[in-house]
Amino acid sequence: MLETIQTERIRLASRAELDPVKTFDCGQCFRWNMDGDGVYTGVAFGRAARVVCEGDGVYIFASPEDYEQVWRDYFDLDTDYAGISEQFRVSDYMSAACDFGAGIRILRQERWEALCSFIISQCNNIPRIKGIVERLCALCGEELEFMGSTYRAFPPASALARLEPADLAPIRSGYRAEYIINAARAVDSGELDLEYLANSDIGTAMDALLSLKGVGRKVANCAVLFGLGHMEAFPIDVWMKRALKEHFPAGFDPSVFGDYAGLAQQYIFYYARSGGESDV
DNA sequence: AAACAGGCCTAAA
DNA sequence: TTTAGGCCTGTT
Repeated sequence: MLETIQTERIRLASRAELDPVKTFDCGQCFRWNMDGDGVYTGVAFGRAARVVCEGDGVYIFASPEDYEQVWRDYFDLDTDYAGISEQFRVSDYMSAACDFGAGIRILRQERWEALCSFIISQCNNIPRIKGIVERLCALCGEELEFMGSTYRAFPPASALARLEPADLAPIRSGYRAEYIINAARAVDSGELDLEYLANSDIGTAMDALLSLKGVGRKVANCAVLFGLGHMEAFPIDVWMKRALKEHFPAGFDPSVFGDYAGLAQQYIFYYARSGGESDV
C-alpha cells in the first residue's frame, strides 16, 4: 500500500499570467494531458499534479511540499512575462504575436527529460512524440500514485543507459532509439553534465549538446531553452523559418529580443502554428 | 499509393 | 558551406 499524498488546492497565478491550454499545448512539453473541461494532469520531476482554472485563477492540486520544491519553479512564476514581452513589440506583427500568446509560460522542465524528449521530437508531430514518450515512461519510468490513478515518472538517464537501442523497440521511436541510448549514457557517465551546462553560458551548453549524435541545432536549442533554463535560446524549426522569412524579410537576429528571446520565439511559434500569422 | 512529417547524419560538391 | 538522400514510424 503506497502512502497517500496529501494534496491541496494551491493558487498558482491569474489566468492572464498562466494560460494552461496555451502553456501545455504549445509544443514545449509532452506529459500534460487534458482530462476534460480545462483540467490538465501531468508529471514532472517524478511528481504528478493537476491544474485547473476557476474564476480568474489557476490552481494546482499538489502537496505543499511539491509546490515549494517543484511547481513554483516549474511554472517560472516569479518572472514577469507581460513586462518582458513589452520589448518584443517591435512591429505590429510582434505585438499581435505577443497578445495571441499571452499566458504562455516557458516551463522549467527536467534537464534530461527535455533533452531526451526533443531528441524524440525530430521529424515527428506532437501526438506521436507524446505517444513515444508515454511508452518510454511505461517501459522504465517509476510508478507513482496520484489522486487515485497510477502515473509514471520520466525514466532517469541511468535507467536508459543500461539498455540497448533494441530494447526500445516497444516505444517505436525508430532511428531515434540509438540517439536516446547514446545520450543517456553520456549523461549517466558524467561525460555530459547537464547541471553544469545549466549554469554555464549558452554557447558552452550548445557546443556540448551538439557533440551528441542525433542532436543538431534545433534539438539543442530546445534542450537548452526548456531544460537548461537558458531563456535566450531561440529554436528555429520549419514553422519559425516560415514566420521569420515572412515577417523579417530583411533578416533576423534573435539577440534583438534580449535575454528572453526564447519567450519571443514561443509567441511567434504559437502564433504561426495557429495560422494567425497571415492576418498581419 | 506515395509523399511527407516541429531533424539529423553522411557523403559529395 | 550548402545540398541530396536516407532514416523508423505514422498519417494523409
